[in-house]
Amino acid sequence: MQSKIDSNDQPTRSFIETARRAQIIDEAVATIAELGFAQASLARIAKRARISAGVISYYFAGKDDLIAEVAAHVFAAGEAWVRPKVQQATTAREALRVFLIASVDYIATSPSNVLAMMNIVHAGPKPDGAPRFDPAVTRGRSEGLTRVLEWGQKTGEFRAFAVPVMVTTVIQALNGVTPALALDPRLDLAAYATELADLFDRATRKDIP
Amino acid sequence: MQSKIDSNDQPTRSFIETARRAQIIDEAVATIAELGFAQASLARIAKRARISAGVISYYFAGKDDLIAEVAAHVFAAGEAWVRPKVQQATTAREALRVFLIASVDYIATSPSNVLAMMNIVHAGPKPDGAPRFDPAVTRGRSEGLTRVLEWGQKTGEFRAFAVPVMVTTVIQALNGVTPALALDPRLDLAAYATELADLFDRATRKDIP
Amino acid sequence: MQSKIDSNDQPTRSFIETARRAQIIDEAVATIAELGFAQASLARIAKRARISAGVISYYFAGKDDLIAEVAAHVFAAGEAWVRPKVQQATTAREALRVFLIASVDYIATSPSNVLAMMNIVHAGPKPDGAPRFDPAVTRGRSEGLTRVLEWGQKTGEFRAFAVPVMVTTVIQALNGVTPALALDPRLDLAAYATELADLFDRATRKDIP
Amino acid sequence: MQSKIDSNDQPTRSFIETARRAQIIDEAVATIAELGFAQASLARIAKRARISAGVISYYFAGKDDLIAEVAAHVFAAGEAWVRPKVQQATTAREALRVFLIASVDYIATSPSNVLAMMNIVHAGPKPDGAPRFDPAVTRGRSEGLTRVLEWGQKTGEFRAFAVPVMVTTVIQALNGVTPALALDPRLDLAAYATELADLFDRATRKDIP
DNA sequence: TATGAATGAGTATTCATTCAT
DNA sequence: CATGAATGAATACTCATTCAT
Repeated sequence: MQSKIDSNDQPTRSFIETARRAQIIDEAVATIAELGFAQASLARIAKRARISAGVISYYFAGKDDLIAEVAAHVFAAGEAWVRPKVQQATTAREALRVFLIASVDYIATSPSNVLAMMNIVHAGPKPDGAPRFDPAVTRGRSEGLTRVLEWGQKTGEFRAFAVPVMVTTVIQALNGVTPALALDPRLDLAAYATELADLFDRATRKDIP
Repeated sequence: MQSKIDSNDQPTRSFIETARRAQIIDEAVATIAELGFAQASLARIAKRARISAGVISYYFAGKDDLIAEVAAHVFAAGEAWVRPKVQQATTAREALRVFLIASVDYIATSPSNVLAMMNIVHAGPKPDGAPRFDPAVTRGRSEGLTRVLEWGQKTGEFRAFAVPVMVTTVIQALNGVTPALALDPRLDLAAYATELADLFDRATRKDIP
Repeated sequence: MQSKIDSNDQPTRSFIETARRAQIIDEAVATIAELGFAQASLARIAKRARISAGVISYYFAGKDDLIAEVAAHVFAAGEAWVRPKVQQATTAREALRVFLIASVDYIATSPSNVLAMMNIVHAGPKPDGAPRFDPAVTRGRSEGLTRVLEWGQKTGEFRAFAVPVMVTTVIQALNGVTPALALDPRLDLAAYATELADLFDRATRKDIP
Repeated sequence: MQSKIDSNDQPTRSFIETARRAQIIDEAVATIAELGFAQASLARIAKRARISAGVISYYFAGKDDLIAEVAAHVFAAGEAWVRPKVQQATTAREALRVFLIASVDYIATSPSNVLAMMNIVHAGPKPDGAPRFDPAVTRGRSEGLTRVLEWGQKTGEFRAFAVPVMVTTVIQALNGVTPALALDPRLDLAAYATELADLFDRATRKDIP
């Protein structure tokens, strides 16, 4: 048989297979972050990984599959970083602040992950119109943020804004950090984070009488 | 003659040449908006325009030139829509609100333009690292917004936030509208606009004592 | 009708037509000499002549026709320069010397003509295998030289070498001047000419007893 | 992997890689010799070799690289044929004669090699003005011949001609053989060679008192 | 006469993918 | 398991030529 894939739905993966896939995903992330999505051909990823390009086709059903897995990986890493911190918050206001600061912190910690993630998202759908990755992997973040905002509205901490608009705006605000950092690598991300936290604190909270 | 281009700097353009260029730019905008930047090959743009692919090479120095012109075109159209409205504002607070509402209004009016614009921006630099379009064409918007924000801080309408962060966040908020609209084409953009206006009004204004 | 050509064999040319053809041939010569044959597209020739490319197709049956005419023109110019000088010689030995010196002199006088000529010759046959120009235009030179050499052998001035080999070698020697000049533009052509004259004088003449 | 090339300077080539490169170079030589340089597109070379055009891009960095290698190959083959024979000569006069006869002999042996070589040389520089191959590969022949001529002048075998002119003329004389052979395939090359040898023997040697 | 618009074939090159080894 | 050879489609671009104006 030529390939591990396309035969079964429950991929009982061997140790070496798991390791290889992880390695390839890491190199793909690095390549996409460094050169951009369009320049990240399988050949280029393989060269960086010092393996043959055939190996990627061996462990992944194709480029689309690899990209989908990369997307899932980087989104999961982001959530794993942010979510537990947010869940410790005791008020919605604090949760929103923690969400913003932890998110910016993640950018500072894993800029390649975030850059690759954004490059994939911005690359748009596949030539045939299908999405590059399961939309569920991005939905987690929106839904978590939605819950926080609705929570604050219910407790009266937040005013009666339209939640979806606020969600989009917050996420977009975070999406703006990476390009800003690329433009000026000496950007003070901690300060940036508190600015964003203040901004959205004011934007969401109920007016003080 | 083989090509209109690369010979002289004073492009004395005939009527038909101007029309053709405009047509090609329009078709390029539509193609990029519809299929995404990566799928917008010259062949595809030409097919949509029902012309031979050579025609594009005839009127533009190359694909890079075409894309740069497309970018300049869509940015200029956006500025032409928004700027005069903003300039009529008599207070910074009003100017910021007008900026947001007019910008969303432009998206509602010319969604293809905006989508193409974003697709080009998100496509990242060219393989050789050079930008796809003169960065000056995007700077206009940022600088106009910067002036509004600094104006409001000087008059005391706005609090002492970090202007660059606010600029980035406002623009990113607007950049978030188009994908949201793509996700749900029945989105009420007018309501979206006032939500954004309220959001950034609260985020910027000085606290009432 | 679209074109002057392909209708009759006796081209009764108007004054303006003659002038246009001459102009285009001159510009073609200059372009080929300057950029090389492969780079001398009709577009490039037309641009240099500040005319539309269509004009060339109007006055010539096609690129092949233009090139053939260019070849005929430059060869004729060379012969017109050299032949009368050679014909005044009273001995074969003198004729050979004059042939060489006049030929080098022609290179010094009209380097573009010679360069274009050589570029066309070296470009090889057309894609379909047909020659780029009527071989008769080059034959003139060989035959003239052949007559000189046979004359000298008959008079006893020259030894009994194989005439065709000597013809080829003399012409090749002259063909070598232009590249040498291109390599070192300060080359002393007069000295070069007398060197060649001496060389072939010794190579041809009958041994002194 | 996409390509063998552009990654490392130490080309540790596998057996099959070496073979393929040699095959492609051979086919390129044949194509250039048969159809001329301008007609020798990668597609045509590939078709003759009965391989996909992509294979050439796989083994060579590009067409320029292939052509440069072809040039290096054919020049090296020529030198390998001629040089050892010349080095056995004990007098300059004999060396010159051997050089000429061996060179013509090489043409008789590998006419395709020589034809391809000349076609490449005559194709002129690349469109951007850069040479098609490392000039060092042709310099060898000139320098070898120069040494022979200077040697003969020092020993008194040769008269005081201008060495560079003689070098150019000798090489051009040899360059004239291939077209002459093309014109008349039944040409007696052995006779041609001795004619040339006699010619340049007389042209170079010191006068007998 | 002359222009310039337009075409369609041809160029080199890159790419994801397959498959024998 | 992994390699590297090979394919064929797709890319942007150039060219000679045609033709309506």
